[in-house]
Amino acid sequence: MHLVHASSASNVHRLSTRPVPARVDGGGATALVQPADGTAEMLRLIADRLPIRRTLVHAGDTVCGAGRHFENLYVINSGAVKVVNIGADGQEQLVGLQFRGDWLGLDGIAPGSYCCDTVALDTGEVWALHYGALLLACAAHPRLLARLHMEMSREITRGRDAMLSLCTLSAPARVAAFVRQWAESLTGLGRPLEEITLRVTRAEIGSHLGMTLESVSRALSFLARSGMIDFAGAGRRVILIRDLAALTGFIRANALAPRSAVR
Amino acid sequence: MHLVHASSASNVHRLSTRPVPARVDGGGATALVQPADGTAEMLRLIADRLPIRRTLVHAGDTVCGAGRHFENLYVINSGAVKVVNIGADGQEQLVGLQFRGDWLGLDGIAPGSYCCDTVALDTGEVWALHYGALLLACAAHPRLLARLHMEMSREITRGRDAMLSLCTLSAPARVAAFVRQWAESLTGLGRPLEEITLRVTRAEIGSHLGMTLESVSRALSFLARSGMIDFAGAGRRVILIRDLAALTGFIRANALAPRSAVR
DNA sequence: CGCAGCATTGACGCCTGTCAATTTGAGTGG
DNA sequence: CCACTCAAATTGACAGGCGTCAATGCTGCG
Repeated sequence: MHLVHASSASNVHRLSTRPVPARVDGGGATALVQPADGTAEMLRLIADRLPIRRTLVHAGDTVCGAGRHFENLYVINSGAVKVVNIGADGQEQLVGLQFRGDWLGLDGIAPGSYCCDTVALDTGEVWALHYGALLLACAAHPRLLARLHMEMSREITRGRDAMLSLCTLSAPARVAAFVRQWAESLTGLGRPLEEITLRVTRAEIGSHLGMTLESVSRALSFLARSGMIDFAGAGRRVILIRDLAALTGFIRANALAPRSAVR
Repeated sequence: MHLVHASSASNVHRLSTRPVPARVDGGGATALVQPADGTAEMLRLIADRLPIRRTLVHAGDTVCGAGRHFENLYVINSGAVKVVNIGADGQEQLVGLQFRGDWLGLDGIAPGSYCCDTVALDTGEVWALHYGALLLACAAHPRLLARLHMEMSREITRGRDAMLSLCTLSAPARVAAFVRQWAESLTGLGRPLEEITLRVTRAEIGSHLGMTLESVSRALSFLARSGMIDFAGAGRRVILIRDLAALTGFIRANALAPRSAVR
C-alpha cells in the first residue's frame, strides 16, 4: 500500500511542495499519534478487507456533492476537507472540518443522497468505499462494523460539541476554541501542534462559528495582541500557538454566564 | 383540557397488541409504510427480532445518565425525552429533544460511556436494546442494520440543522423554528399538529436555542401578538399554531443576512 | 503595474443579555 | 378553604457585544 502522506499532517504543506518523506524530527510525534485513537489501525483494516477506490484530491475538489445519489462513504487518508451545508436559498454554511481518519458522507445514508458538499482544502488522498460492499465486509469482520459505528457516534458527539460552543461561548472565545480544536485535530488527542495553517478564509471560519468575518478577524487580532497566538508567514493564515494554557484559560473565562441553568 | 398525545398513545396500543396489517386496508402503496418515515415498521422489526426490555418512564426519570457505562441503546416507543449535555463545570445544556421512534444513547458507542443525560419529559415507554444483542440481530436481519444506520445518519443531520439555525436565524426566528420543529416531530413529516404542549421550561428552550429565557419569552409573546401562535391552558405551556404559513414565512424573513458567504 | 480577493481596523447602531419588578399558578400546611 | 411559599413566566429599562457599513493595507496573479 502506498501512502501519499506518510503521517502527521503537520508537514502537509511541505510535502505538497517537495516530496520529503515525513519522519526525521517526527520519530516521537508519529509514535505519539498512532496509538491514541487507532486511526492507522482502522485504515489498515479497511484497506485489507475492502475494495477501495483511492482518489487523489486537490484543494477545491469536491469529494461528494450535496444532492447526489448516495452510494459511497469516504475516508480521508490524508489532507483536510470542509463540509458545507447548502441551505434552501443557496446559503452556504461550513458545518465541519475533517482530517485524516474521518469519514465523509455519513449524512447521506438516511435520505439516500448527500446533504452536504465536502470539499478538499488541500492535496490529499480520499478513499471511496461502496456502502453495500462495506456492509458485506462488516458482516465478515465485526471489528469493521464496530469501527464504523464508533465513527458515526463521534460525528454525533462532534455536532453536539459544536452546538455547545455556539451556545455558551462569546465570539472571541469561539475563535480561540476553534484554533485549539484545529490544532488538536491534527495531532489526535495528544498535545496540539504549535503551528497550524488555516486553509479557510475568515468568512468560512465565521460561517462555522456563527459570526461575521470581521469578528473573526478582531478576535484573532486580540488573541495575538494578548500573546496567546502569533501570526506567521504571509496572508495571516499560519498561526503559532504561543501559550496554550492561556488560550484554554481564555476559553473558560469567556464562557457566557450560565444563561439559563437547566434545573 | 389536557390531552396526552392522543395519536401516539393509540399507536402504542396498536403496536404492542396486534400486528399492523401491512397492505390490505385499501390505501395502496402508502399503506405499506405507515407514516411517511416507517417508524412503526421499525418498531415492529425491533420487537420481533430482538430481546428488548420495555420500561415505563415518568417525567423526570433518567433513561441513561452521562458517564455511565455504555451497554444499551434505547428506542422511544412513546413519550418525549430531552437530551442534556453536562459540561465540565456542571453547566447543563439541552442539546436535543426526541420523540417516538428516536434512538437514545448513540453518543455512547465511541467513548464507551454515555455523554449526555437523557430525561423523560412525560410518561412514556422506552425500549432498552442490548448493544451486543442488537449487533447479533443485525447480522441476521440486514434491514435492521440499515435502519440503525439511518437513525444514526439522521442524528448527524439533526445536529447540523441545529447548528444552522443557531448560526443563521435571529433569536425570535429560532424560537419560531423551534415551535414548528416540535410540532413536526410529533406528527412525522406530514402537516404539524395545531396544538402542542411544551414540556420544558423557557430556560430549557433558551439553553437549546442559545439565548436567555427572557428572550424566549419575548419571542413567544411576539409570535402570539402577531397572530401566528396562541397560548392555551394554564402556565402558557400549551401553544396553538394559528398560522403555519406565516410562521414559516417569519422564519425565512428573519434569516440573518448572509453574514459570510462561503466561497 | 494594476487588479482582485482577502484581511484588518474603525465608527455607529441594533439585537439581545442583564438586572429587576410583577404576575400567575401550583403545591403545602394550617 | 385560605394563607403562604416558591418556581415559572412576563415585561420593562438599560448597557454592552457584535453586526453593519466603510475605508485601507496586503498579497498574489495576469
